[in-house]
Parts: sequence; structure tokens; C-alpha cells
Amino acid sequence: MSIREKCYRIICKIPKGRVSTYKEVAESLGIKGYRAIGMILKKNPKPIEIPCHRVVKSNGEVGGYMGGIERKIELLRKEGISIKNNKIVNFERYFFKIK
DNA sequence: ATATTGACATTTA
DNA sequence: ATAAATGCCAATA
Repeated sequence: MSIREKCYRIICKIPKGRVSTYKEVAESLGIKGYRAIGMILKKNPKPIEIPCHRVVKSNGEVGGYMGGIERKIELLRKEGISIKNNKIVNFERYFFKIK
């Protein structure tokens, strides 16, 4: 299987209302290039089935989103996560440690 | 807080 | 098939 498939699998493990970081995902995949994750998610084959909006940057910033950052923020808010100036409020509280 | 450098799968030419 | 460019980043010279 490709890194890409693993990537999706990992992301799908993130429970609703929780978020994780690109770094975490990358390490869970066994790679160190967290940017590769961004590429994979950008060309996301199934943007609806894959909750890529639950993956954010390590410092709590939302990062980007292929469908528009605003969209991502809204999705996260619907899951009970507050966002302020593109940054998650109480980020550590929602952080989901993979593995 | 800004700039620079590092790291890597995927995409595009 | 090969090389160069891209990106939802992270750590720090």
C-alpha cells in the first residue's frame, strides 16, 4: 500500500471533535517529511470522506485547506472546536495523540 | 515575530 | 522514466 493510503487511514482514526498535527500524522506513517502530508491531502481524492480538516499545524494554527480555510474552520467549529484568528482555542485540549 | 533551512511524497513538465 | 516544482509544515543554523 502507498503512503497515501496509510495517510487516509490514520486521519480517519481521529475522533470527531479532536484534532491532530501534520507532524503526528507523518510520524505515524513512518516518514519525517510532514510536508508530504500536505501534498497528499491537497490532492485529496475524497475530500468528503476524509476528515482532513482535523489535521492542523503543530502550533495550533489551522493551516490551510484545499476548499478554503474558512470552510475548514467552520467544519471544526461544528465539532465543538473554537477558532480565533486561524488558531484553535485550547488546542492542547483537543489534540489527539495518534497511536 | 520574521526569515531561513530542512525534509519528502506527489504532481507536473 | 527523470528532473524540477509543489505543499494544509516544523524547527531553528
